[in-house]
Formats: sequence, C-alpha cells, structure tokens
Amino acid sequence: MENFLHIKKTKIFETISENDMQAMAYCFKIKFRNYNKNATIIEQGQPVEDVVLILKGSAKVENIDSFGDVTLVTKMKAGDLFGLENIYIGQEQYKDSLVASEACLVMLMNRHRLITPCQNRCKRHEIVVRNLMKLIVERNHALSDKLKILSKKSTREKVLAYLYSESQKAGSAYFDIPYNKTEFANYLSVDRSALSTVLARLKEEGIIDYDKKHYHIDTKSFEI
Amino acid sequence: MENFLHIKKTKIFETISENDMQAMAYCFKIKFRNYNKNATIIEQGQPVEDVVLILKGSAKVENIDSFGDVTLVTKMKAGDLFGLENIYIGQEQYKDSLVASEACLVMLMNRHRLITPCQNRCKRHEIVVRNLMKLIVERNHALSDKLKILSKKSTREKVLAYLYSESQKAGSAYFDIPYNKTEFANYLSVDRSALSTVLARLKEEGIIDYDKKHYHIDTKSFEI
DNA sequence: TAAATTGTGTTGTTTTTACAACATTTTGAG
DNA sequence: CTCAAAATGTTGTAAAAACAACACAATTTA
Repeated sequence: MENFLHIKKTKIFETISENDMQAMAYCFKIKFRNYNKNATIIEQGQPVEDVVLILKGSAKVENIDSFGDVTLVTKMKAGDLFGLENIYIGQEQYKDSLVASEACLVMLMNRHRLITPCQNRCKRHEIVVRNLMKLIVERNHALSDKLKILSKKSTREKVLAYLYSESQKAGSAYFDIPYNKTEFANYLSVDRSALSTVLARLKEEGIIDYDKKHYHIDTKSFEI
Repeated sequence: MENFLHIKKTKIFETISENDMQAMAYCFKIKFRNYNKNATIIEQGQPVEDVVLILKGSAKVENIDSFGDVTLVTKMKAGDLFGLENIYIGQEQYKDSLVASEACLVMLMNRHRLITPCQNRCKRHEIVVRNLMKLIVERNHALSDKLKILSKKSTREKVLAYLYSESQKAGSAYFDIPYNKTEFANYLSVDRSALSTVLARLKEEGIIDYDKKHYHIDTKSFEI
C-alpha cells in the first residue's frame, strides 16, 4: 500500500514494519479517508468511534461552546493524532471538531482495538501502546504550554509568551507560526483587531517583526 | 504499614493488595515524607526524580514565570499524583512547584521504576501501568477543561464557565470549590479585586450566590 | 485572648480590550 | 487575468480589567 509511506513517518508507527502494519490493519479496523479543504472530518458531539491519524495535510481542532462561540484549540499536521484523549476513558462524544484546513488524507483506527491486546499478544501491539502513551504525555505538555500562555493577563503578554515558546521550539529567533492573524487571535482567545494593534505596537517598539506567518523576535528583549 | 490504608484509597493502587504493595515498594523505591503547611514539597526547576502521590492533606501546584509572576495551576488532594507528565518523556526539571496547603503525607516513587517492568514481570505492575495511563488521560481532560475556561474573553465568562463545570462535577447546583477568593482569582488568572466586583455583580443579579468557598448557581440562568 | 497576619470588599484611576465600521490588500477560484 | 471573498490594518468609542490603596473581617498563632 502506498499509504504506508505516510504511516512510516508518524511517531506512533515509525518503528513498525510494513508487514506488521498489514497485520495490525485488520486488528485496528483501519480505514482511510480523503477530505477536501474545509471539510469536517470529525464533528463535535458525535459518538466516539475512532482515533484519527493525519497522514497528509493539516486540520484545525475547533471547539464550539454553548453560546456558539468557536475557539481554535490547535492546528494538527501530518503525524498528529486526534481523539487520543478518548482512549481509556468512556468518553461518549467527541469534545471538539476536526476540520481540514487543506486537503487531507487520514487514517481512522478503532479506539477500543487500539488498546486491546490482540489474540496473538503480538510484540508490535505493545510497542504501539507504549508509543501512544508517549504521545498522550506529549499532548499533556502541549496543553500545559497553552495554559501558561492563556494564563497571561494581557494580550501583549500572551503574544510574547506564544512567540517566545514558538521560537524556542524552532530553535531560532526566526520562525513561522501555523496561524494567520485571524486564526492567531482565535487561538489566543482575543479580539482580532486588538491583536492587530498589539502586534503593530510591538513591531514599532522593535521587539518583534513579522510578515504573513513569518515572525522574528528580538531575543534581547526577552531576557528576564 | 499504617500508610497502606491511605494507599488503598488512591486510584493508582486501589486494586493492589497489601502484599503486592509491599513487593512493589522496593521496586518503585518508595519513600514517605511529611510536610507542614506551606512547605515546598517539590521545587520548580529541580531535577525530576520522583512522582509524588499525595496520601493525606492537599497541596497547590504553582508555576512561576520568568517575570516572577506566580500562577496557581491547580490544587491537589489525597490520591492525586504530581509529576505524572514527566513519565515517558525525558523531562529533566520539574515545570511546577508543589506546595503543601495543609499538613501533608506523601509517597515518592521513582519515575523510571514506575514504568519499567520489574524482573519478575509481575501482573500487578501491568495493572499499575494501566492505571497510570488512565490517570494521565484524566489529567489531559482536566487540562482541556481549564483551557476552555481560560479561553473565555471576560472575567465574568470565566467565572461562570468555572462555576458551571464545578457544579456539573458535583452533580448539584450547590457545591464547594477548593479556592478562597485570592486563590480563585489566581486560578483564573484575573485580578482579585476585579473578580470580587464580578462576583458581587453576579450575586446581585441573582445568577449565583456564595459564602466563603461554598457556591450556588441558578441553573435556569445557565440554560443555552 | 490578644496581636499579627491573611482574606475580602470597595472605590477611583489608568490602561487595555472588545466591538464596530471601514479602507486596503491579499488570496483563490473560475 | 478578473473578480469576489477573505484577510488585514486602522481608528474611535464604550466597556471591562488591572492596579493601587484602604478599611474591615476572619483566621492563625504566640
């Protein structure tokens, strides 16, 4: 299968051979799906059946609250898993939606099968479970990181905290973020025009610079 | 050991017998510690050695940022685990501090041993790992929940979202929260006096009522 | 129990944000 | 390439929040 090339690049299956993958395909009730840009891959509130592995493209995780306000929780790219948090806990409904932000190829895996040892108690399954565990812990870190950003009181501080953490991740003062300005504001849960004003101010002060999704921070301004 | 009575009540060890626990004690390099109120159990930035299981009392998880601002991340009580997110990932330093909010008895467990199968590949160890996994997923949910609260734009919305979720957890419109007003403001990352004003306003409008740490919400006001 | 500390409510001032409306630029589809 | 739609920047106004200062209440502890 040509899809295996994509699978091989994911953290959850990177150490799994094509043969083993074939064997697990049945075990996990694997299904492949293609989605166009803006198509809804998973709809919030629907019963949880699968965990979604993004193989190609990228997608937005969105949450809609009881007042109808939509929050951009995060953006996922190839290799990321959606719905991981529903494993091990009897969560009946997806808590967020997953929407393709560009054409996507995804792989669906049955959430129960993924963690239920198969009949032959195969070694590969153990590896997958261990990888899953690591990924959940990683998600945990990502959530903590976002929490720290949203814990900042002002928009200015949120912006700086986010950009700083992105530059740390990139290992450079020059980096791209996955969000355009509208999405950026949504991600930080602030008003778009207010974000625009704050960004302009920071640029004027020489603390940051940006163009489209490309940013640069003046590291000196971030020292203590 | 008298401590076993406490251990038996925790989610991670609830299904483990005293004999098995004795056997694992060595395996996990278990240590017991007592702390007075306000004592620092774990200090942010120190090298990660152990996972902390709170057996008696309660403790605050606090984070201090590079500007010296302290955020109250959450409050933990007996049965809760601190440092779980350091398992499976080579996190060198604790990202938060753990401070006793009342006298505490805690159990320290070596973070590597906890997930490394012991020589005899005992069944009980498998159970513990599985319980750990569930707990990490639960933590994941807790983080997502707090994220949804902090995603609200105004203090008023944050307060309402938090109180609503607490009432849901309690299964009643009448419930206690673990925070006093100062801690509450800190938990929501808002100004204390601003929170005070918002709470007074909500009480005046008849949407909520409160006294000390006890709260009541008018469920009718929360429909759609 | 008295004294000291910590928690809480209130208020006025300053700063920041949300919101709305609009001009301009960029993007993407046909 | 053209045109419509989406994204971005700007500005003014009203609302909300942060901040600071203070009085009083509650709690702790010596």
